[in-house]
Amino acid sequence: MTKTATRLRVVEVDNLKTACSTCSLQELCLPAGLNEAELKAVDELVNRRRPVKRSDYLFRAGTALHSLYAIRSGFLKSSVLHDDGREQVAGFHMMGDLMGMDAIGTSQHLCDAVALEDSEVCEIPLKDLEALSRDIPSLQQHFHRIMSREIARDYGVMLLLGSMRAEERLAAFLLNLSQRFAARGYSSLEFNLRMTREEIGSYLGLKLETVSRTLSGFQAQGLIAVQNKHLRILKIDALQELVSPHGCRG
Amino acid sequence: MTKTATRLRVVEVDNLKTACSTCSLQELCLPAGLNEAELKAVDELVNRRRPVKRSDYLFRAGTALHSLYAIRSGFLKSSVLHDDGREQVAGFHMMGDLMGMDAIGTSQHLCDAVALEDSEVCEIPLKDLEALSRDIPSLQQHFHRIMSREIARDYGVMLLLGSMRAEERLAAFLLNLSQRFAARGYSSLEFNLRMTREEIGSYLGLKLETVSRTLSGFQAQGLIAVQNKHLRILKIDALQELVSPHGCRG
DNA sequence: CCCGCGTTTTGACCCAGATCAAGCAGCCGT
DNA sequence: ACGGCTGCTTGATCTGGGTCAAAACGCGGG
Repeated sequence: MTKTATRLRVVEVDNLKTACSTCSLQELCLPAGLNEAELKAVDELVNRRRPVKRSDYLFRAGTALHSLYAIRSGFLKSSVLHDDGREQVAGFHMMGDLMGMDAIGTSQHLCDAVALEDSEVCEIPLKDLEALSRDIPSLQQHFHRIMSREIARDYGVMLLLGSMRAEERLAAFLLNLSQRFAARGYSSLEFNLRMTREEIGSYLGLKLETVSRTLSGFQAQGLIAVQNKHLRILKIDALQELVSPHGCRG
Repeated sequence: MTKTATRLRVVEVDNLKTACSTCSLQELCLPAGLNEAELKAVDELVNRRRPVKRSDYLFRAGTALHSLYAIRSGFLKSSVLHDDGREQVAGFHMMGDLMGMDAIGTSQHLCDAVALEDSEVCEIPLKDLEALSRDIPSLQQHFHRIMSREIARDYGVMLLLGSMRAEERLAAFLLNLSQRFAARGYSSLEFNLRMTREEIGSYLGLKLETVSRTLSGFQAQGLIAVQNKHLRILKIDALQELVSPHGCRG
């Protein structure tokens, strides 16, 4: 195979921390059932780590695609800029998520990716990923599943933006965050919002005042407790109810 | 491998029409630069054609994913159903488009696909596509590009739904249709809307009355001429202007 | 050819969420 | 500790697009 170049790289002590085989994100970002040699190949694929400081760009719209990025820690947003300056937040991304997939089609990033807190990502050269996934079918499938899940997520966002009211949007948003934190071993009922009200609003197609008011409303109804960025979900089933009233769908 | 089964299939005269190597969609759905043997393999991959009559489902949400579908002719919509019955149209699809990619992640379709006019699709078993794309790197890349383009398209829809006003949405929609018809060799300035006002509205996050009124407005301003489903674009640059005012973005 | 139904248009009115405005709280660097 | 700045909350008002209603259109089927 073509990747003998990377074989030259000496395995340093520091790299042990980097290795996918020892990374805590394994089950999120690696396919299961790889053998020794395959694991090693994947480790070599993802061997460049890169810190991204708060409010720094991971990549910018219009720049050439070099790599995809797997988030190791931290929190980022991706956003599309309209010609006249309006910003639309397209997603919030946390550990285990893969970013940059929108750029494969044109080899050029379509959105900006900005860190909302100090973060660390693993750089994955697209060419190498494609080459390796030819040799490891389960890696190939995994990659396809990840892209597909991004498409599915986008459909969900369209549903939200296209046909939900403000309360429903915000409830859906909070529940989504909750689930994702839970999937990563954090509390699903108590967490910090890493983004501003304005960013939430942009993501949900609402103005920041509406986000603020709606959150206050939820608090008044005893559904949540918010103080600044800190959020506690008090009645998760009531939020669920807001999103899909009384379990319809026969 | 399991694909020897398809080898049994006799090449009938009729199949000549089916072959990708002779299909008019080639440049839309095949990577360039395949050799003889590769072309043959791709032909075998896509050898089941399937007609879908107007208002029939190509697939339904919740059903298992078997294949992806390349549209050969006709016009379809995909839509996500909210629990309470609200429908969100996620996209309109025409010849050369690939459908079903949202389902790879879960092996289960997330949206309904309905034909808006009598259509014909090529069935592409996902497992076979994945197997073949391991052998033909340019096919693999092509597939990745197609999935990525779907993600990029979705980001565009989010921008539209999240931060545009009714007029901008409709203008963007018409321009998008125009471009896509042009890319397929049809007139970019005169075409038929295959979908109802309600479906346009669902896609754009508007009510059908608003769609109707906005179209009438465009007509009154001399930007377009609509009569029922038939549409003629009279001032394409004025529509462009509506979407991105006076070419900003230094 | 005519009937009936689904689609489209148009009008009148209403409301959820945008906009405008003011004041407040947390947090940074000095 | 403090000053300045950014983000948040809350109130008052406005409006784009939703809702309700009704009439006209066009098309497929008998």
